[in-house]
Amino acid sequence: MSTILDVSKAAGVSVATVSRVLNGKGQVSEATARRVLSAVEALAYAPNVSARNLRLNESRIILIVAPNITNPYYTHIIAGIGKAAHRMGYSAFLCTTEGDRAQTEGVLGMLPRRQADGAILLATEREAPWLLPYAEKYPLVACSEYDPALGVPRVSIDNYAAAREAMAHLIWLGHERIGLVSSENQYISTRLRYEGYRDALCEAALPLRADYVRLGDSDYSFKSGFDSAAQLLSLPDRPTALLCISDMLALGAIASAREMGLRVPEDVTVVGFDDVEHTTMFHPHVTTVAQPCAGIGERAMALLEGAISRSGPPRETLLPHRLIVRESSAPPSGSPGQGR
Amino acid sequence: MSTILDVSKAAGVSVATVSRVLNGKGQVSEATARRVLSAVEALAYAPNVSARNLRLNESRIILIVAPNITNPYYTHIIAGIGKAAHRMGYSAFLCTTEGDRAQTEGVLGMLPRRQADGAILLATEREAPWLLPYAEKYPLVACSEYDPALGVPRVSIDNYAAAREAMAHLIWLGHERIGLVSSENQYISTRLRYEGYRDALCEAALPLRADYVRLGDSDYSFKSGFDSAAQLLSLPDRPTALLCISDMLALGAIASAREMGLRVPEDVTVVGFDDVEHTTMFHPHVTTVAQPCAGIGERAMALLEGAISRSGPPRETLLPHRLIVRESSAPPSGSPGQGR
DNA sequence: TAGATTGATGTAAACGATTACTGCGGGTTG
DNA sequence: CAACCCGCAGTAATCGTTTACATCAATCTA
Repeated sequence: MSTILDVSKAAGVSVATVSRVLNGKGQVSEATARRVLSAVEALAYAPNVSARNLRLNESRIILIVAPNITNPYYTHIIAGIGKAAHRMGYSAFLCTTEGDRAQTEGVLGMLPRRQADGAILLATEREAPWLLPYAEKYPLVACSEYDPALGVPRVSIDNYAAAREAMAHLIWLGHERIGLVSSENQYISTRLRYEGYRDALCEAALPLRADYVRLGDSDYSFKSGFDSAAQLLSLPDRPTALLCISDMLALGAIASAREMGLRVPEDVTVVGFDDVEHTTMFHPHVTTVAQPCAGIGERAMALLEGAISRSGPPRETLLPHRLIVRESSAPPSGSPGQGR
Repeated sequence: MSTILDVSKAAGVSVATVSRVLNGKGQVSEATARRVLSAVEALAYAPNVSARNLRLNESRIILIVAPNITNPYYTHIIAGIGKAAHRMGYSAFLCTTEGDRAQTEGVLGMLPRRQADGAILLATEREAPWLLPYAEKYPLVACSEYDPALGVPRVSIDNYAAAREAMAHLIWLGHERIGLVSSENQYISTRLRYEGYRDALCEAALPLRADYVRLGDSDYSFKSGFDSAAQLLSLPDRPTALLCISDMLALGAIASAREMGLRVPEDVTVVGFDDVEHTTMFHPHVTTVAQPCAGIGERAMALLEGAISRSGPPRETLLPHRLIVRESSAPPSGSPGQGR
């Protein structure tokens, strides 16, 4: 393994000159630069990153802290972050935590050890005061979910508006008994979507019924959606539409309805959130609120870069969502229907 | 940010002693150790990893080089690697390459720069001579796919035997016209599964028909399975069964059959590979060859650890697969049927 | 009691890069 | 012609660890 000293000897110059050539800083004559470059080539020299990092006190690595990578929603955001990071000369270190605090802290330990310059948190809970010490000392960005009290830059869609929009669609179709397939997790999006659901009902003068709201497992699993829908659809006056706060839940809900002999959308309308690929794999294709995942990821990285180098004031960014009407939503049966 | 020197001063000892306490090497009296530890606590000291890496000439980081993280097959292997890596005191750096050679080389560049100690390659092509220089210089392990000429440790299932087993199932059910939904990629598993398909047909005295074999896109996309199946199922004497070399392809094939008005398994049997979650999300649940993904990942990490520290001879490991018969396979219609 | 052993600790030299200084020729300027 | 500037390149300090070696006191051995 050759070092910068080997290169300098081979090129007949000092290490300073080699460094200058390689980093394009300072003045170096063209002839010298050529000699250095060919020595680098000949020795297959690659700079030792540890040494550089030690000297510069940076790592050019950013952390992506995600609960898992099985939900395609996360993977798309991660892809967006990775792309932007690469463009900015950073490497992205992906860590999965299973939503576990200890694991998250383990990962964030890379920050004080100067193993990473900053972190993007993909799913922090609505109240996570234990993150405060990190938020105060290191560049952090919250992606999709956040704790408002943390005061870190964040990027997400307008979850309240998105939920209201999805509800507007259902109400416009003529649905009056609308169930909410949610989760017992502590994400702020869950809360905001609930509020959107509640306020939309209220504004349409429809009752908010506690038995129409189900909180499944804390992750957005297919099974959770399946079970919640099973419960809701076996109510005596079952909902004619289900608003699911994630596509995975919606898919589970559809499977569940099927299992109960109900047709989607003829007997039950199902609407999801996120627009992951699976929504169009099987019929009925799922009506859903699309999130610009890649864009969210890229923006998060941009915010982090800002926090690392300029450390301006934390900024909140809202990206646009979009309701995509597909096959799983229709007017309730027996209604005149307002078409689709 | 405090350093080991700060700690040593606070504890009234030398840096050597602090280091010894922290690494548990050498002799240190209990009393001194306590003083050091409380100083560490008080200063919230965390060792600078760059400095340590520079000194020790290692990074305790391993690379996971995967084409993408959207296929759950990969994510499960990755999870297995991550788990084992953590247990061994390594961090796993996940990189996606989209199967692109330039991107892969970009990632592997972390090896000469001493940014990583070794790499696990998740999907190398059957012939990848350009990897040889890396294989010669750095600890590499091939996972699932490999180039036999590279001479690196590898772990996978016995793809040939697995394909034959799936075929045996189909033939036993009574199928005589069996199509292969494959991919034009250059993975060795694709080749081996094809050979298993071919030899099984041959042994059962069934013809090997070129028009029954379709190579879709180089990735295992849903769409690719959809299109391939559409082609196969519109042949005049269409296959009664489709062997798909990935579950995603199988799901696409099932969707495609449905679209054509064919019932699965009554009109067409479909068998997949991998056993990803999606196989049981919708009916018919997919008959598939399960791979021990997490186990493959863990074993890969174990092999890599061996290559990094002991550098013994490269070893090949085969892990057991298992055929899981579900709803998507049945005897061909019009056959007496041998049950399931 | 001299010499050897052992335990506990300190000193200082690496590891490989970056970069603030410094030095040196040669051209410009008043 | 002296003073200055500028382009180019070298010297050496520095980043924070680890660890071989040195030191020294206390204990043991013959």
